[in-house]
Amino acid sequence: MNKRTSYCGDITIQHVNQSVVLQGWVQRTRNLGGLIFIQLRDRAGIVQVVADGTHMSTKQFLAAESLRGEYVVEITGVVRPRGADAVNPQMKTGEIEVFADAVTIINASKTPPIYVEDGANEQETVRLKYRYLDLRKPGVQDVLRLRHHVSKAIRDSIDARDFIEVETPILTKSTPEGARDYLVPYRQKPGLFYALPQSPQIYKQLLMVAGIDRYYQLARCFRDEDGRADRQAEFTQFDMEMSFVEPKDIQDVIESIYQNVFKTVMNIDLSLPFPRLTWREAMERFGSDKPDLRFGMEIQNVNETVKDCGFMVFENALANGQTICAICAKGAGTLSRKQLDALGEFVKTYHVKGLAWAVPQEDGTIRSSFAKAMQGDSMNKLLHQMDCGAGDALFVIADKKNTALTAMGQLRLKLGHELKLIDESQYNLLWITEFPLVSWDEEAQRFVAEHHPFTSVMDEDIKLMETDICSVRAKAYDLVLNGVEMGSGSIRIHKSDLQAKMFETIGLTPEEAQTKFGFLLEAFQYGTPPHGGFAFGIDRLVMILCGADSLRDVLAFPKTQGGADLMMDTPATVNDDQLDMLKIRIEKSV
RNA sequence: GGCCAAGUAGUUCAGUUGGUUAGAAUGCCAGCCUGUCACGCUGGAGGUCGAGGGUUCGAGCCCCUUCUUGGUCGCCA
Repeated sequence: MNKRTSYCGDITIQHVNQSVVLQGWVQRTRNLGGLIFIQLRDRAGIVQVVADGTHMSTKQFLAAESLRGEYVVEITGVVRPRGADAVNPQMKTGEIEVFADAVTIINASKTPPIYVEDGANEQETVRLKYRYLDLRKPGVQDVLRLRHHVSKAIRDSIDARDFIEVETPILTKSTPEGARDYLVPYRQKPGLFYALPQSPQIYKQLLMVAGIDRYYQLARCFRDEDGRADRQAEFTQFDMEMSFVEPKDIQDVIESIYQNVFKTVMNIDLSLPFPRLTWREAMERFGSDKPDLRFGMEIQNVNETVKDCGFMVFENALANGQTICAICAKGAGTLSRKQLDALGEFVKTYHVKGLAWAVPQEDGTIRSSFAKAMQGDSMNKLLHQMDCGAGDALFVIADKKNTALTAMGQLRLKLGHELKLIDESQYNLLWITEFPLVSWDEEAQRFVAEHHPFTSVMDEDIKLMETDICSVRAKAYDLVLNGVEMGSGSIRIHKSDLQAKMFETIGLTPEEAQTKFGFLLEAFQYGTPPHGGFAFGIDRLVMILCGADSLRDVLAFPKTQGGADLMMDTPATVNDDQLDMLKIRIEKSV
């Protein structure tokens, strides 16, 4: 039986005169000679232990003197109140201390390479190499605890709606669309491979064929792509699927989950339903399919306003069927020429040719990169349309429609951050609906599914499938929180002929479709119910709820941008024997 | 794969125009200290300046290559 009676951080003034046994880590010691203060830490917090040389045996006191940071110790003692002038109001346990009768070293520690303390400022590489020490920091443990509460709130609300959790395989089949797969060689027949799932998509659809009706899973997913602050190679999704439903049914379930998570974890009441924006409207007003609506600065189309303005950049763009769009940044008129030029460089990273800007002055003149070229009152008409006055800045981009809108959307976000227009205390949730079914992939020279190739088509657009595939809208919807894509879902195709047609549209030959997805096409011939579902990233949700800037902060054992685990030092080489068994030979790089 | 930034004691950083023995804080080690709470005081140890090459009388600093980490574009159905 464990002798421990209490967690350090739980001891209060109520426990005075009680005998306690504590087991924890030494946070810090202050040795005053005959008196030693020991800050003892466990998962609940820190408490001050006092070792008094006149109260203990020499051996016990020598043990106390030898304590160093991160030693594991057991303290037997009595809780007592601190003197009035010795109370530490900074500490949760600052009103009391534990007067030690005995100090036992359970395990020593090397000098730790990082400070086990919130606010310590080590480089992330050091933190990740010694992640097990980093995880001792109270703030880091708080994140793991919050994450646990999020998972539990999700499970509680989905369970209340009679969903059942079904685990699907991690060793599965490589899929031709989408992200790069992680491959796993198959020992019994060298040359064959499993793939790790990018999502349980096909399994959950087959569970609908199987009549499970309501499925969910907290599913680990894998994508072999370069990392980002908000993208890890390995991540966790809440994944669900329902039969005999319309998009609204699925969205209702997701909204109620979010409502429960925000209420139980953050004590925030979300009002339902979340607003909805079509994909087209989101792109045209915010230049993004995941708009951040915590601030305005909406994009406007100015094609009509500048059509005969005399500025050849605009006129040529219009003649080539391109779009001219603008935003007005209120209060950005103080930007210097250098800063404005830097914004021009910024938008160029999004593949537009340049950025036109105009800053109306108090005296009626205009500081601008293009005003001189604008004839007549075209500049004034433009400023008037954009409601851009003295102290504001106008930005205009002319390019291919989606390119221009995307670049402008990125500029809007950047200005929103720099002008501090974003209320960080707000949680803004919305649905983006009516995504395009496919888009043209220039590099691959074929259509690719915008969502995934199992997504069904909006009923009124089915007739366009043969004539105008680019205009076909899917029964697909994304959930967006504060400008971050939380997840996406759709109503799926449930008829084998339409699914085959979809595979054909994205350039799979019937033979390829048969090899890759024959089992699915066959399954759809055995009475498949209409069905649909949704999946959202738990990591991203937790990241936003705890205000973290990176997914690495909300994973117990995160990987680097390149997918490495710095603690385990992996990816790593394997034995020749292992390779021989798999008939894999490594080409020596020249 | 492209672009940008960073890499100097255990840790966080400074290091001027290329110039003598690379510094500070903290941590660590030793000594003193009974009310500290970032305890204090005294002393000490601690460096492959990410790695390799080059320029130079001389390189932490300049040049080239490379590795690692981060940000970003591509990529991420």
